[in-house]
Amino acid sequence: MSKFYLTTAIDYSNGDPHLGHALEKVGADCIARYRRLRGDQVHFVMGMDEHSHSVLQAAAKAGVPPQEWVDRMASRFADFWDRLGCTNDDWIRTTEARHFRSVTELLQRIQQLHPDDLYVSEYEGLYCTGCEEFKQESQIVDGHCIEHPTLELVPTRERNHFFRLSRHGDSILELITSGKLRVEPAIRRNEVVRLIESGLQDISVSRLRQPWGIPFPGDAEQTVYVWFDALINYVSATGFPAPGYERLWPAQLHVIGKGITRFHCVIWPAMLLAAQLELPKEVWAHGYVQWEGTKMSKTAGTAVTLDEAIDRHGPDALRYFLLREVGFESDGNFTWERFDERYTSDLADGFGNLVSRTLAMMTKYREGAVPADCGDDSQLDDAGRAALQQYSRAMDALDLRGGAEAVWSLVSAANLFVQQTAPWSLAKSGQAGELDRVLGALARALGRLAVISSPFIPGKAQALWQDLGMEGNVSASKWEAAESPSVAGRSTRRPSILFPKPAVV
RNA sequence: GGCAGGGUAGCUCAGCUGGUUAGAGCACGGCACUCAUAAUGCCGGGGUCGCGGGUUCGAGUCCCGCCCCUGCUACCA
Repeated sequence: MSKFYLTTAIDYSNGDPHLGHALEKVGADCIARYRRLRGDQVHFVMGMDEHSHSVLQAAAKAGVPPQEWVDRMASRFADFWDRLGCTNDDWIRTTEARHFRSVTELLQRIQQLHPDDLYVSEYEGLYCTGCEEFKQESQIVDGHCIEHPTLELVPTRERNHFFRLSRHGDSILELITSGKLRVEPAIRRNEVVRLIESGLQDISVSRLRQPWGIPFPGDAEQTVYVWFDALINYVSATGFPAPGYERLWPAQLHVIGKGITRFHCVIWPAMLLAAQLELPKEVWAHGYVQWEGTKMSKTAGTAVTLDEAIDRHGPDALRYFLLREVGFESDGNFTWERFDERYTSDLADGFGNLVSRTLAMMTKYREGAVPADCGDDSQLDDAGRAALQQYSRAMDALDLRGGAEAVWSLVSAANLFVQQTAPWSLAKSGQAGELDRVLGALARALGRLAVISSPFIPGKAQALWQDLGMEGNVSASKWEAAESPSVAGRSTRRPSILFPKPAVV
């Protein structure tokens, strides 16, 4: 049994969560559930990023104190993740005392172990009084901020603490190219490698007189820059610096969005090297959810709310659609039309109807008792074992779409099996032995399906599990339950409709 | 501008180091069956594989050029 410490990006507390956040959380949860199934000791952490100026602004706009604001946001986010069935073991927030302690300690370690990695310098830039932040060249047009073209940019110098990122490029490049730090998918790895090869600049890691943040150790005037602060949450959640944090650290996997690859694959490893802590084993950067084929901007985010998406067909259906259709690798599209199509064909007519017809026959022909002692050598069992192989190969590689495809390949195989064996004919002609074999094979297929579909549709998988007469929670099952489902002799019940079809869609 | 990835049936995508009539799922049309949420199974229509050259006995599959899309391009969770 091996340890599997898994994290998602912590979310920024300045607005409601949307489909993009949901994809990441659901994807990570699917991985967590799969690893548990394989017997790993999973520790799954999600949380909130609650510092920085824009949080203050959002709080001010809402007319509440910042702490009250972030408390409110944190519970909103957590509530959504709970509704979507996320099974995180911890919930870290950067305003927590444990995180303050951890950030302070990590910086002090760098100060002690590599004092040269931190130095004070002047940061020079053009400051926009409208945005209240420094602007990069790309954000400036005709000498003015894109957002506030009527305001003059103010050349400003600020004394800051800098981190000597430039010193760590070679080491990180070596770690990534040697595979000690895996960056996936490959397109993300290429980007990072190119970035490092082109040379790294030092970065400022503190801000002057920003009240909403963590004090920089040894300099009361400065607070830790929000990025530096936020990344450290991954070790804070392990209990660092208290003894025993190594039971969790290093992380096996950081799940993030593709937009923040650089921070996780360059800056974060450098910070850890400087503090002489171990590095995470892998970073997976997923793509974005597009809405009707276009970028889901914050302003256009009103097009669909997470509430609507969950209410449409329930949380399991949304999980399934995000992971199967949108995908966890490149960008994917979300439309109501496709969502409805997937729901109807894959979930209602495919998975749901298979369960319905199978359990109905079990009730009708065998009074709900799964035939015992009928072996496991049917054609459908072969298909089941092949599906398991395809499934585990995909899931091990974090190919969640491929995993879902494997599950549904077994759904198809089972539907075909029913058609070919025609249990109703066997019943009519009184071939009891053959009917037993067929129904037994179908019950085993449903058992396998309940187990391997549970990372995707945990709620419905559990309903199926119970309808099959199995005890306990399917999500607590181990892999053996999929390899050799112990369904023989169980009392099934006439199923509820797993995925009801709306009267009119 | 530079770098990277991609453009294959209406939609989402497979097509490893080039090899007979280019595939899957969904959607669409017909047939079969009746256990089932009028579900399922079978058959079928449908593609100049972005465009133009080239290499080769033979190219979505390799080379060159062009067009279009997406991402990264440093302090945007």
